[in-house]
Amino acid sequence: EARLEMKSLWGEFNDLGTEMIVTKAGRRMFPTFQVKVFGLDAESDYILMMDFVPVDDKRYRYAFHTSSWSVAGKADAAMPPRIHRHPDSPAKGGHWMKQIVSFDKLKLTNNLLDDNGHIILNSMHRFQPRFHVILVDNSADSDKRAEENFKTFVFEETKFTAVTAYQNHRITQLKIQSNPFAKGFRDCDQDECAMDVLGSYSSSSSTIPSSARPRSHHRPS
Amino acid sequence: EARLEMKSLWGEFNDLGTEMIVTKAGRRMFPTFQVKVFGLDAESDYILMMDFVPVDDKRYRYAFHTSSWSVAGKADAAMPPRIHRHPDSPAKGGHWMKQIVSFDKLKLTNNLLDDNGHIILNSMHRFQPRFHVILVDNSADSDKRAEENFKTFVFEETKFTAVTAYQNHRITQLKIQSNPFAKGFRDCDQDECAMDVLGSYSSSSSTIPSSARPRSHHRPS
DNA sequence: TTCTTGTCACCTAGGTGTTAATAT
DNA sequence: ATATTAACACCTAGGTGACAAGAA
Repeated sequence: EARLEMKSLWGEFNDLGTEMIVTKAGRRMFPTFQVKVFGLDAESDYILMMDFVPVDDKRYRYAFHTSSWSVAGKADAAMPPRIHRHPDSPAKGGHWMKQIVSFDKLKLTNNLLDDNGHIILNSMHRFQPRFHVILVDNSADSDKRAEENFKTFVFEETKFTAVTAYQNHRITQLKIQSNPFAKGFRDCDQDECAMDVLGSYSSSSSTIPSSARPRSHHRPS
Repeated sequence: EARLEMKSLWGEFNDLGTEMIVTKAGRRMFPTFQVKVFGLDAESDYILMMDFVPVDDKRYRYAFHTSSWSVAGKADAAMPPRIHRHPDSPAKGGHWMKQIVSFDKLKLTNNLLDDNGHIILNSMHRFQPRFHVILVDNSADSDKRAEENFKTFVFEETKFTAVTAYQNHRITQLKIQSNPFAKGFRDCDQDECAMDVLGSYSSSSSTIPSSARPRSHHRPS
């Protein structure tokens, strides 16, 4: 009834230990959480939303010399829980099913006082995104069906560690290789410039040959 | 119950004879059609939409030597009529009233075969934008109230001539001065660079002094 | 002639990781 | 030491009128 998009990309990140940046102003997730939904009633209204639950009660630390995460103690005080409602909500089942549902407006922050409605997360803690589909039921006895009208989907491969700066260098490289907005940091020395991981997430059609494009601030010589 | 935003800017354009570009791919309007709505029921659903009706049955021509429009004959065959539904529709009255409703996604085209849902208009013809507010009424006898549930607003100062290229140079200059996206064509020779007409439509905060900014392709020497 | 089309430099708007400085 | 912040160059994505070439 809900299928995660970009599943193989999520899998690549998850194998390395996904990290998501949190900033004061709010940072989007990459990969973006996107799903295809099925089996809704085309004519009924649904609200689609996401939230994030702690994977455990621990705080983590990254050891650069061993390139690995380890437990650094008990979790810090939980952040005020927030829910991200997909901006199209409420909308008919037909609307949700006719195309991929993308949560690309969702942003993560570490700012306790955030008033932009972003998701607040503790840095150096692990989280599991959850996806909820709620049927809007205005009938008198709707409370009787509260259970069946509320469905939650969890995709294990989307769990991640919130960070203020990337820890695992291989995560950084995979982000650079697969996120179109990080194209400026790519190594394009080999011919034809490295394509996006797994084919084409960006519809890039740069006319400029990679050899002609100068690079400056990255890759210290 | 509906107030046109940027009324004075619309007035300036209208005094000169507003022109709107139509292209094959679709072109936004400038000024953007924006309204503030009042008096809706906060809890009811409404659909907001726009359409465009011919001002008359004439085709026009612009005489550059006299800087004036004249009738060039009877109107060409009418374009297939289209309606632009505001993308937030349907939404509660509370949603529509809490902020300015902006039709900035609306695009005008002269392509008869357009399949992007854009508004199709005949170039060199005059049009009057209309704004409609429809109450979503699911009751059994809703047809009895069809009249009162459907309200149309017309703002005379938003009428315009569709063109494929600007005719009146003063329209071009006013567009350049007031549209943030045309900033590259502004004359900024006098000190502090000309501000946007009527104050601040763009929240521009260019740090670069105008004198240091080169201009190349426009203003042939 | 008159009107339309496609390409272009120049913008707005905002999403990237980097880096140096700062905080804890 | 470790973690966070803010400024920055470099991107994507797309909205401007100018201009030259083409069409009617």
